Amino acid sequence: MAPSARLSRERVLREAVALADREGIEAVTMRRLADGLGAGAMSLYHHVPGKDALLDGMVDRVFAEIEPPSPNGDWKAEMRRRALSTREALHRHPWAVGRMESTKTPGPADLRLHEAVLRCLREAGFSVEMAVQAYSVQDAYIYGYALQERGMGYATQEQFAETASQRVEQMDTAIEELARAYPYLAEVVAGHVAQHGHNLSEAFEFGLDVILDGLERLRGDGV
Amino acid sequence: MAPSARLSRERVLREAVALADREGIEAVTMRRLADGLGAGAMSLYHHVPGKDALLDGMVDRVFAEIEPPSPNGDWKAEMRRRALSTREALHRHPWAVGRMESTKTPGPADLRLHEAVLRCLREAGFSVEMAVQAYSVQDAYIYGYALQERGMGYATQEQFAETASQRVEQMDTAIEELARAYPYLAEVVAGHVAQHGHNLSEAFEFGLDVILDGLERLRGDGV
DNA sequence: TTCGTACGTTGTACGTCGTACGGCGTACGA
DNA sequence: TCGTACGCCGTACGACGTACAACGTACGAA
Repeated sequence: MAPSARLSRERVLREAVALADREGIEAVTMRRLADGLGAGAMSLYHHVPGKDALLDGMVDRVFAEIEPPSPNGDWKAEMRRRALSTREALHRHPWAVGRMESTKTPGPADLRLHEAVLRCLREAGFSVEMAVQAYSVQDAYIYGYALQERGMGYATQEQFAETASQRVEQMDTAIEELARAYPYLAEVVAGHVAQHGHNLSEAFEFGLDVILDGLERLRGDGV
Repeated sequence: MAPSARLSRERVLREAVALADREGIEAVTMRRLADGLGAGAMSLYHHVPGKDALLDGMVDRVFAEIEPPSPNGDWKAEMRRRALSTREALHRHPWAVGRMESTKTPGPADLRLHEAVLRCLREAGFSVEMAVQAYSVQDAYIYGYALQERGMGYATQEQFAETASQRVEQMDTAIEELARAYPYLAEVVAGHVAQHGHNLSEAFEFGLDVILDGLERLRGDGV
């Protein structure tokens, strides 16, 4: 609407990311985005080839926010930092979660990060094959965890409990029969989650360390 | 088009899944789906509340294809089977990947599976907290891995290599300077992947075992 | 100063989407 | 036989991505 200066790819992408953060990815519409830039919808096409390329550009800006690991220093600590940094970036930009691992048209920031991670692992003594595996395991976990977090809407799993009860209820099962039909689910829902709310950062680091420790044991092995 | 019998929720969902498998999730349109059923678009609304509910129903059909773990038998073997079964289901229905871990409105098959997994873990000696953690770690990995696989388009990473080169090229960097700018990436791309093509099933099981073994060590511990 | 050219911008328009609404036929209990 | 309820669908509306052609304006050459 208001801030009409000269358009540019930079400005378009920045505004698009901000809009997606504010109102979700489905709010990022060519018309809507152009409005926010004080421009007409078609003007965007002179700075971005189309909607798909716009999304790609947005994703690469998220990649650029991720702290790459340094080749000097303990590989495990570096990988840990990279993982936490990635989670934080995905936390700031949840709309990016399903889009970052699509290897088609990787942006420059994506490439730089890949390079840094591979270098860190190789210099720590992993073979090429093992480095690829180690990278894949970590990323699968990180992005998968982010997927779960996004699905939970950043609340604890209390909402899940609520919805689950409702769901079970409308399956013409009484609410206290939840415990009869799904006793273990009920145990988790009632006992664990509702109380101390399942700290998400801790849970993430727990799984991360399981993986990192597992990889440590395999470093330098045959495989 | 052709097969016009009586419509039903069952038939609608089955056709929707088949259509998504055949031509991708973006082909699943109310009109397109109705055509395939030999019906008009608006007829679907008498068997499904709307597009969102349709997607939810499709996802729960995928959940129903996953083999739940049995409470009898080695927990690790059961979890392993469950994980492989999940990967296979996601492989058959790649469009489901980003949608299955959304805890909003879980379907009956989703609930049954959750129950079975939690039961298996609890009876193997995991505390409630540890069972939740263990579940979370596994699912994050499984879904994250599926995400990566989907992004690769089920080819090997050769395509990535190709696209990466192109990308680097159009960043006004000569093609053989790829190795200069991203030596470790080039090492992977040229050396490892192109040759024996990075067997995806093996890679999945590798990471899975890293996690499962890590969890084994933690079973029954304090935490 | 004038003018040709190139480029950023935009209004309009087309085809597609999800779906609200109201009318249509038909099967079935009274 | 007929009223009613329900499965079905044609039409229409607003929003989407974007092709296209017209418009303004900045700027180097004359």
